[in-house]
Amino acid sequence: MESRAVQKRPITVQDVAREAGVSKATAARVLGEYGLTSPAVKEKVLVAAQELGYQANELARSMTTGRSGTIGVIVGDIENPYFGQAVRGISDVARAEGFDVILANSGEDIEKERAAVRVFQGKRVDGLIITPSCLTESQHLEEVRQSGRPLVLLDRSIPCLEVDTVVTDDRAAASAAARLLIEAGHRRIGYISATDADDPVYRGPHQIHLSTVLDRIGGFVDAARNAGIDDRKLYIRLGAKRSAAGRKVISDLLAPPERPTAILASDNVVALEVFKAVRALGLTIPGDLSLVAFHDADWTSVTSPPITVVAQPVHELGMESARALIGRIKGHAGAPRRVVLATTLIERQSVSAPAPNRVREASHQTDETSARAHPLRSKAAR
Amino acid sequence: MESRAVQKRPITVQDVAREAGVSKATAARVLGEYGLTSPAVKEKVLVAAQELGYQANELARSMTTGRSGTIGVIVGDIENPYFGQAVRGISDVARAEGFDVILANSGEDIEKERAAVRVFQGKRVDGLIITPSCLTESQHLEEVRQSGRPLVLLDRSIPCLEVDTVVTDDRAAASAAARLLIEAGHRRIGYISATDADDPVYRGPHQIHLSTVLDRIGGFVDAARNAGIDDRKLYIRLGAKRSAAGRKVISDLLAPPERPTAILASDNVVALEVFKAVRALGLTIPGDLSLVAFHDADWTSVTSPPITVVAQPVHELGMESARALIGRIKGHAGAPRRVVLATTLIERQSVSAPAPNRVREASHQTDETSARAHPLRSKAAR
DNA sequence: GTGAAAGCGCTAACAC
DNA sequence: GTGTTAGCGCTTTCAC
Repeated sequence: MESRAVQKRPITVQDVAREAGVSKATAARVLGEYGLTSPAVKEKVLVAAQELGYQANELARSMTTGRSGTIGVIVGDIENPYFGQAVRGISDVARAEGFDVILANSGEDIEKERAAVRVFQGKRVDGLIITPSCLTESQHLEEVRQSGRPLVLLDRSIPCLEVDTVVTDDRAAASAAARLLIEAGHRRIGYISATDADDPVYRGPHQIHLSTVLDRIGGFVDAARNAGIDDRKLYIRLGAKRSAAGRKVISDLLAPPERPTAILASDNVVALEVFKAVRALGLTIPGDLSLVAFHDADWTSVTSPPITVVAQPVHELGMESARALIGRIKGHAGAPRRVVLATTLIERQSVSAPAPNRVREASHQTDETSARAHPLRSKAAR
Repeated sequence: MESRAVQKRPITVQDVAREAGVSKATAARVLGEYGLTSPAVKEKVLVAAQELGYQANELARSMTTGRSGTIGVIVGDIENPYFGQAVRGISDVARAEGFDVILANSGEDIEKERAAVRVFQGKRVDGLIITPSCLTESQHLEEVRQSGRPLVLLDRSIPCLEVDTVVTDDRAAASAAARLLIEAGHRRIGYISATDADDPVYRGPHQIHLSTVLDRIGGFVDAARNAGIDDRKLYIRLGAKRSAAGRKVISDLLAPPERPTAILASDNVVALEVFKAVRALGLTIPGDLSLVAFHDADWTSVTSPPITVVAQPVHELGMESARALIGRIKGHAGAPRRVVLATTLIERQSVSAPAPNRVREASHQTDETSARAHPLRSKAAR
């Protein structure tokens, strides 16, 4: 029955001490690299440890020290390369600073996020980096904060939670993207987000539970207003994630003749689905529909046409968050800091002027759109 | 200076016991859900715990039990969605079985892999799932095995390491892909791998340190042999990863007129770079170059042309590995199992017959290629 | 059923 | 410098 290797009892400090002929405390000092020991003794202990194959029990170690040398990271979607890059950024600086990184995936599910936080707290990580999956349900994070364990929010902020936060300037990014579309001549523009919501058509901020989405819609609407486009004429859709329902949101928006002439997609997955929907409908980009997408994934440069994107400094996002966290772990005090990184608009070939005749052809019930095609008032962008 | 919240000392079993008016042991029994307690006492303790906000110290818990309820996963490249999907698969079954998952990234670096193994061993994870980054340097994994801690290899195998292994049938996949190319009429076919190597041109198995690469090259060469193509006429290149050097490997192969007419790419990143190189050289797919790639990433269906791919059941790969691991953790004995999952060839539009005249034009030194265009013997694929 | 006491492997005080 | 002695918070005998 015993087909597995013998489970030799792990070697402990005690074992090494005995082998080296010193006290447990002395062996512990050299093995744990603290306190003072004479070179001769150190040598003896090290040799003994080597021979016995001693491996420290980190559990016991962090139990007594309270530190674990580990930072916990919780991301929304491990399958999304966006987060993969951020994690790389975190790992790079963490490793350089001597910290290990352990990761958990919330799948954008607040319940799983809570569980992950609990696990990491239980493991006594030295600090946490989290992309919170919900703006409002942050009690568990507030508790982390109160426990004194350093915590930094990555990619998304939670206004009522006073902790270090590292985000990109989503509002400005969305504004710039919308402006690009508007300047190309578009008036019927849409924003499609992957974020969960009760209703696929956007009716107000109460539907949204992610700061990034709020900011982007804000920036998008701002730009439209400044161009004199009525808010109610904007095509804002939610819930366009990787699923049948998500695809339906997109095709429902794009199928009717009175569809928008330009789309801003909240991420790559959405952009991809837009691409597929456009093809399925027999339309073309940018002829029938102009497209700008968030996140400069590798492949966006290789489609036909290549996609104009909002490039986010996601690796830096990760690095900055790790830097902030490690700073706190090392004891930096002071008010919570908020770092906002700028994005870049990379223009490729998925944006052109709208086809004017098409608009007319299809406008049996959208005449007023063109009737409203004059700027109203300019409102300063917040 | 004290700007952070007060670090209240965490509530312990002792605290709860006192509050509930019972002994430490009794409180521990209900809090740890073991042993027997009367309903009345249980209730009292639970209430006290609730009021005090008791959170178990998992460190202490797993120190005494030896179990942590956690499985450690080490992947080669967290930025690669391939691994992201596998991790999802692992997480899904782990969660269902009541295990937490913690993740580390080796970056395909054996040194980082060793460090990650050490961290996880130190944290006393109940088991490990690893995509080993090196076929030969497996001492640290052998040590894990000997320690008796369950270990399963994911995606790649290590022949001399007798542990459960879950992989795809890379040999058959590469063979099938090569055959597709050959049947389309190609004789000058190439395999481009991202794997690290001392020399970008493949000279023999000794250069390779990943079982997948070995298997794929094996299957590729087999198919070629069966079609009567001389091994030495194969264009096999290594080290084509995301870097300047990697890109050079590809363009060096594709630039000269005597380039291959068809390529099998080891993954998406390589396929992407091939795409870019082809475009930069003013060539077209599949007109000038046919392309098949490993991994059915979302975006491969949206390029022009859509890419023919070898689809790997990577989510299942993750699930199977987690199932195997958890089985071992629960005590299943028996010889190491090897599960091999089949792949699917998804034909899209990146493969066509080679342009015959082009071959001739460029064939001042490759005439013999066409001279050999008759099948020799058929050799069973392993 | 419940309580008292003995560890788990390590670090941290405190003597010598 | 080195050894002795307490714990860290929990689980686990073993009595009662």
